[in-house]
Amino acid sequence: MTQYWLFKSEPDVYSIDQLKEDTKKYGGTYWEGVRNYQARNFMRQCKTGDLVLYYHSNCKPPGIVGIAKVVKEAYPDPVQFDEKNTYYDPKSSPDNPRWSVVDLAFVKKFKQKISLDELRSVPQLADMKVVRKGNRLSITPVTKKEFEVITSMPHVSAAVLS
DNA sequence: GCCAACGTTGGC
DNA sequence: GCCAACGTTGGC
Repeated sequence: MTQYWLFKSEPDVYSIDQLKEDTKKYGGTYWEGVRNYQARNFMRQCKTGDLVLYYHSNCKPPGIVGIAKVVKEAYPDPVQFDEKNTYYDPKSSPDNPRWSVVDLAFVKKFKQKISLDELRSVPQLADMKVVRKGNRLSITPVTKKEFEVITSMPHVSAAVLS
């Protein structure tokens, strides 16, 4: 059964356009750098074929910009062992890796971003973690219902006047 | 740039 | 195992 997730990314660091490029070139990308146990545990539950709402954070306005899918299930994050990498973790070792990644591939970019404000205005999405104040978790589960509500919004296929 | 909301660390 | 101090995320 397909599960649904929301992955956050800062567009300055890794945008959906870069994911699209990497998908064209390499078939996808590995989601490096998650260093939070809750987010890691969610990532380890990801199954091939799961669908991902792609959220741009730390930008104006923050919001969901498209859809990705899981193309490879959790395996050790390669950069945790690389001393020169920002995400190097000296407490992790190859025989006992602490952090995981999954591979994601680009599926689609919405015609228009669904901003956080707009998400908050939809009553059926009131329980989503991302609309809650102070939520910092970069990977959160999404219900089928929430995913369907979002992907049937007009932003997905046509520009919306705001 | 501020600050709320957490997660992590480390002294005890 | 408690909790204060500190660090990070991310909206505003």
